[in-house]
Amino acid sequence: MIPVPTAQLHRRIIGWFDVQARDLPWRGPGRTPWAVMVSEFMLQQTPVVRVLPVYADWLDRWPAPADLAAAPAGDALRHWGRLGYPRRALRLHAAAGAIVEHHGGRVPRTAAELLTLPGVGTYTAAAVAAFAYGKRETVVDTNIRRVHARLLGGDALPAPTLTAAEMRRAADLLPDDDGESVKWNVAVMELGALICTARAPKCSQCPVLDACAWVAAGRPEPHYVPRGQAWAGTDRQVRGAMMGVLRDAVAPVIREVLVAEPVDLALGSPPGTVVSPLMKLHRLNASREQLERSLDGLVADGLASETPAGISLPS
DNA sequence: CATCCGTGGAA
DNA sequence: TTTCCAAGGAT
Repeated sequence: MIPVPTAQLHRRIIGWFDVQARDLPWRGPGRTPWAVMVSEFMLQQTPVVRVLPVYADWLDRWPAPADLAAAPAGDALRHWGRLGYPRRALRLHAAAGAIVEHHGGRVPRTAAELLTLPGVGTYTAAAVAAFAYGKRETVVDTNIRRVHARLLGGDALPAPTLTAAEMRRAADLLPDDDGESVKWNVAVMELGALICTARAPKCSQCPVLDACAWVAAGRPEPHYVPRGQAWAGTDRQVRGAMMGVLRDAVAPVIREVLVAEPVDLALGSPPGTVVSPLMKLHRLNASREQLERSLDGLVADGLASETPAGISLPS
């Protein structure tokens, strides 16, 4: 492997980005800080292609923080659609309220201020400060972590959780110039998203292939086995199914309808039997206990609201 | 610090 | 068909 100075890594990866970057709406010249912030919330753990249509609808509907803040939380959840992790919609709605309340309706400019907003952690705070305001921030997401782990660490994948050493390394790599640092952050992120992918990386198209420590080491296997995210039978699956019912409901849903244990339709149901809509939609095989627990969780998290009339999205 | 929190396309 | 995992955050 040929040792490559950091300045040359900057030039080569930014040069690659200038040619190969995707044309994404939140990168356009007309973007507002709010538009950047909305995109960052939606992109948390969610692929770009699924975000695009919801993003366009949201910005059209709520072009400024005050617009979203003036809407009911339930509308935010409803228009979040099937993006997943609906609590993000709730937090973005709450963040809009805080921006109106404490920041004059404008998205804060500093990472420290951004960090105080609900749903904004170290990554999102740095990303908004950098991409919306051009600030020099250490942006570290899963793509950047993977590129650094391979290019500099010689590992197939980064550690399961973000370490202080990784943050230090990322900070050391950051170009001194503000404008260059922003380009570097987004360029490394894009390289991780398009070339240095988790599975089947496209190394032949990599602008820094000859400088990659992982390739030089013969592409060793990961040190650990990523434990898969369980899904079938989990509360998350049940909560998701319930949210799907509530999003589409035109009136409050009676609790009993949501927590009724599924009935095997193939056996035929006695007259008057309550058939859970969850069973119809998802073939869930959940106990009444799990259904109750999941519904109570949704209410506790503010994703659903219960009145004598039934369960609905919050107002 | 490990776990929980949705969803669906691709391998 | 199952498995993997995608611009994280909160607890």
